[in-house]
Amino acid sequence: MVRITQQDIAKVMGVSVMTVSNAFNRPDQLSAELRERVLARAAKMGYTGPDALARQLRSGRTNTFAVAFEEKLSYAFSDPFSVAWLAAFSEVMEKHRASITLLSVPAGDADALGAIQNAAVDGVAGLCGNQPAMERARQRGLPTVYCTLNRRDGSHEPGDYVVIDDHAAGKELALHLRRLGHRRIFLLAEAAYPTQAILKEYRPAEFETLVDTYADYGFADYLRLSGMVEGLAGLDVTIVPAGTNSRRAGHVAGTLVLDRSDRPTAVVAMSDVMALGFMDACRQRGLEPGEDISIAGFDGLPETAEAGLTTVRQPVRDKGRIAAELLLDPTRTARRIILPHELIVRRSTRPV
Amino acid sequence: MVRITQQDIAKVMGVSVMTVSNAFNRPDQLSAELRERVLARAAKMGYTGPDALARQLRSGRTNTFAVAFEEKLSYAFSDPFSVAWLAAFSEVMEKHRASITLLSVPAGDADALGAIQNAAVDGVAGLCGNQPAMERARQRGLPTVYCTLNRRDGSHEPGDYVVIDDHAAGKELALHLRRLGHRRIFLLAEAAYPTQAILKEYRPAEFETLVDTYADYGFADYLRLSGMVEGLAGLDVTIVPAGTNSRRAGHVAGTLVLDRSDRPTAVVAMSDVMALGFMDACRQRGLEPGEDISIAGFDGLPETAEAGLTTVRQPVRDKGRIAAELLLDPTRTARRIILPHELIVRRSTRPV
DNA sequence: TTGTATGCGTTATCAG
DNA sequence: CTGATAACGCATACAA
Repeated sequence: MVRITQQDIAKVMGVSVMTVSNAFNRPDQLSAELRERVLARAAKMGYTGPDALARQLRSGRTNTFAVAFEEKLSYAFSDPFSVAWLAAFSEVMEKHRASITLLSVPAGDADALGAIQNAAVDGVAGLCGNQPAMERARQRGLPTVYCTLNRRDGSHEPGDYVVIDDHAAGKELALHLRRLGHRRIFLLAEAAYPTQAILKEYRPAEFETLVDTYADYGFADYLRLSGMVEGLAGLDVTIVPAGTNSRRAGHVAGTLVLDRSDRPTAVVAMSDVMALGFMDACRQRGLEPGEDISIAGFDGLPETAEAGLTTVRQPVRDKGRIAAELLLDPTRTARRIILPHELIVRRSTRPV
Repeated sequence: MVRITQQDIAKVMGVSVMTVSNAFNRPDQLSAELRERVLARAAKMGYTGPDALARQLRSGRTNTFAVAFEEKLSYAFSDPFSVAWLAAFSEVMEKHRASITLLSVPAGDADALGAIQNAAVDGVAGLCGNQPAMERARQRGLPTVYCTLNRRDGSHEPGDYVVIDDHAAGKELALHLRRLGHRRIFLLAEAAYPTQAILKEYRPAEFETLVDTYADYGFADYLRLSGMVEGLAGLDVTIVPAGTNSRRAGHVAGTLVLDRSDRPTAVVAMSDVMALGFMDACRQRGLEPGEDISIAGFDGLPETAEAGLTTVRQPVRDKGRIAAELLLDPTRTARRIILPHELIVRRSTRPV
């Protein structure tokens, strides 16, 4: 298949390349009659329109925005939080006739930086907190929007963001459990990095040290965790990286936590899906969440309502929508946005 | 922010642009020592790597593949069939380090053709059957893969495809109902086009005429429908475009179908989600699917099992996987693939 | 209203 | 191993 260009059409018609280009892009720059003739001739020659790649290089814009995930791409379609965020994000993009490309950017994967470098996009929204990847995008000069922050010092990543106050939210949840009288508590963390030890138990003090190991990428859900640790200060707290963020990971964590003699009275997962998986594990053992052990999650997914799971609701769809708006409108003023969250107490957490 | 180019680096270092380019792309083309120096200098100057757009224009490849949807993009994340397909598709793409961009290509939308024309991709997989859009991609010289065919004459669209034999599948389902003794049957079709009348009732004869109206785009699920009509020949058949493919559309169709005096004894939806929505409507009226009215769906989603819904299973994940493989390997031989399907009879369909 | 010259940033080719 | 030259296909700025 041979490639037809505007040059070819121009040559055949005896007009300049510019006239052909204008026929496609700026109807007002040439007579309607000539335009018609050019278009007709182009069609006859099998020319469907300006080449996307050339046009992009020339104009410097792609009209496409990337969404960066830390996990496998298939995760993007299966995790309820991710799906809700994407739906809101894509609605805005669609309204602006922009398209979206999905980028998998595993933490600790050098090739992932290549993917960011080679992405032909006008901006990147980070559904993950992969620092080096987002930073690379920024260095390329692309607008970036974080949807989660996870730096231990609370220092702001460069670039825009739309988040909730995860530290405060974590602390609220912690205080709720403290008030209920819980004194021995497990926290299920996400383990997002290949090198991360899974189902190993850490004390808050050791944990702070561990976090340093992942300082480059940011430790997933660090702010939530640190908020909880702060709220639970003085109590018997254990932190367990449970695996990737999934129902299955929560279920597996159940085997570690539930079958021991010194079982905690309360467990908090850093996400609802993990918490739901943990509840599955409970029921499998004939334990009733709320009755025999208290459980809380994080995110506020719709399915937590019927499960009776205590959780912190965050405005997922707003996050997605605003992230898109920030990328599309570089002039918008407020570019570091903290959305409200809400502690929702349900029957899965009860007094000891 | 000023843009650093390979030229700048070359000039500063007193080497040629080619040497800089080679330092990034072809380590074997220059001494390790020089390469190191170039890379170091580039980094110091804030150059992160070759510009994606320029590289794409030059090489003619983007390493990105498009998935075209007929519905709103948010649909892609909410419809179970679409999600399963995407998960399989993206797994393959990810393995090849390719990324995917999502394209919304509503039928009858002229701008949609612009979206296809401007997409910087190496190929297009059509999760929809939007003819003009896919045809445009093909004219651009892009590899295309259909995942559904919907031409009335059964003529093959140009381009590759990976499908099931929808006509045969529809007919099998029809014969199943016929054997059960059903004589008055409603078929719930998807209405994918904005201009399409919804909840209007058609007889098979009129329907064939209606289909012509949408001949350009192809009528959604036409083959399934025609297979059913064929299998139900001579019986009292009514076809109802019920709206976009969703649970809600099925539910709404329930109001039309269930509250009438001459209620059909069986209803078939062109997708499981519509069938499930229709079942919701039944229960709302105290009608028991299978007991008071027979219902069947199409696709074989996992959730049909617990719902006890009779359906035709199609290998969703295989479709997604193979579509990706076809796009990635243009030399692959068998490019028109028909996968097996399977009629699954459950308790939602019973003898009259 | 139409045309000309030029460059977007990179990489293939081929010569040194 | 290194470098000069020429595209890739289009659109901006400006001239006619």
